[in-house]
Amino acid sequence: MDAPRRTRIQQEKRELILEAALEVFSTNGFRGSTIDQIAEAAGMSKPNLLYYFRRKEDIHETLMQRLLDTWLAPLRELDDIGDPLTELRSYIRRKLEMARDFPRESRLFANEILQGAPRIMPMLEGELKTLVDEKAAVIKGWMRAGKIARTDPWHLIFSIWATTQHYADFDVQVRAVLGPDRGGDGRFEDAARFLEQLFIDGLQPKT
Amino acid sequence: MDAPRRTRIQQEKRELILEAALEVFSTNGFRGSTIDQIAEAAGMSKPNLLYYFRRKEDIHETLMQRLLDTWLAPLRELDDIGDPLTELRSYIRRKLEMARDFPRESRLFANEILQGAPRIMPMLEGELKTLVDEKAAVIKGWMRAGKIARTDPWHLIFSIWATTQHYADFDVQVRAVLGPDRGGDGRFEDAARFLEQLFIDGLQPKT
DNA sequence: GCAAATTTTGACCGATTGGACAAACGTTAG
DNA sequence: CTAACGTTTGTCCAATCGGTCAAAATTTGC
Repeated sequence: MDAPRRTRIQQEKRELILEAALEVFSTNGFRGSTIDQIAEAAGMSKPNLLYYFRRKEDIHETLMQRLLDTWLAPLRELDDIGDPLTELRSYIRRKLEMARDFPRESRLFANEILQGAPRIMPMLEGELKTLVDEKAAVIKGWMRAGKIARTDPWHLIFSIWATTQHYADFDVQVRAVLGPDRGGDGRFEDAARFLEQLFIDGLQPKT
Repeated sequence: MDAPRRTRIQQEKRELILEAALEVFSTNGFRGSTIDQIAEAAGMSKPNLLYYFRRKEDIHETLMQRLLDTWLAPLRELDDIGDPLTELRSYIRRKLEMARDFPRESRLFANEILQGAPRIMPMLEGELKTLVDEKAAVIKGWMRAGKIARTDPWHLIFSIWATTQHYADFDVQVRAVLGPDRGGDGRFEDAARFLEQLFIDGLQPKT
């Protein structure tokens, strides 16, 4: 599909730029970020950066394309034939781990959605909707089979997204509220325990 | 505290500007918004706008100060002496209503936090933390009294924030995924039913 | 009706923006 | 060594940015 990247240097430098751009875009948004900022973060001059990516939008687009694949991977893994509560538990855990390990990616995505998703709207209405509808059907099947409590699968997925991504997107607020004691590295384990109780206990099938 | 706003015109025009700025800031963020955009949205020239607010930051600051009061009002109303589950239910309902009725305010706040809360950090560590700690203590009291199930009050509050504000901040994604049928005006009632089941059923005291 | 105060505007400023370009520099294959 | 190719940089550009200012237009107090 893509023309092959020729030299080893191009591979490395493009990677370096994308890493720097992730940092800058995720904290300032697209319009709020400048090529100069990204170039400086990547340790190169602006014209040099523009040698690898012709336009600012190209960097953002490349970053977004890569992000979307890995971002939806956890939901894709939600398996029809697994044990329902185990599947949901590990989905929640995986999503929370992504919020912990890839907060910049989460914020990049949040920024894009907040601004009305101008660049990824087709993907939301296409690929994402298809995937969610498919997994909602799986969850509905579990409910019909009496394996988990009946509820709205779509809003269940939204809630899992919201609660887990909250720890990346609103990290500064979470840390400010928890304070230096409770807001340290342990906050993700506390969150994991809480979310498991909230969702898994709540989804225990009613006899 | 403030010097009194003199004329009727100043009152009206300042209000007009703040309304326009809310629209612009909430979708583009602070750095991504321009004075020209706000002026155009307010139907006046840039120098005219700058006659009412000397700097771009002044607009944002005024907007943010107003927001914070009303934004925390629902949590303030959480009453120690009320019935615990009723109190929490109406807190969730109120927060969801705010996401429905004031999505721009929610996005303005989200934008600020996403960018590291550079302008409201003291408020987060001060006023907000105090309020949350206070209400967390109230909730803990309910748990000790056996009125609701035991869990982490801070993360419970985070989850309520995350799930309700999600319907404002990620509105375009929610609507894209739900599609034209389920994504209409009824989505907030569906969300309300789901969240009540998730939180209130989940907090039912264990005998 | 008129003077004083307030409001609005057009023109302008220096700084920053995204991006172009050719020249200089480095690397590598023969 | 050298020619071809890949990389880097300094300089420059038009557009846009936040903000100023004096003059013009309007409103207000008497």
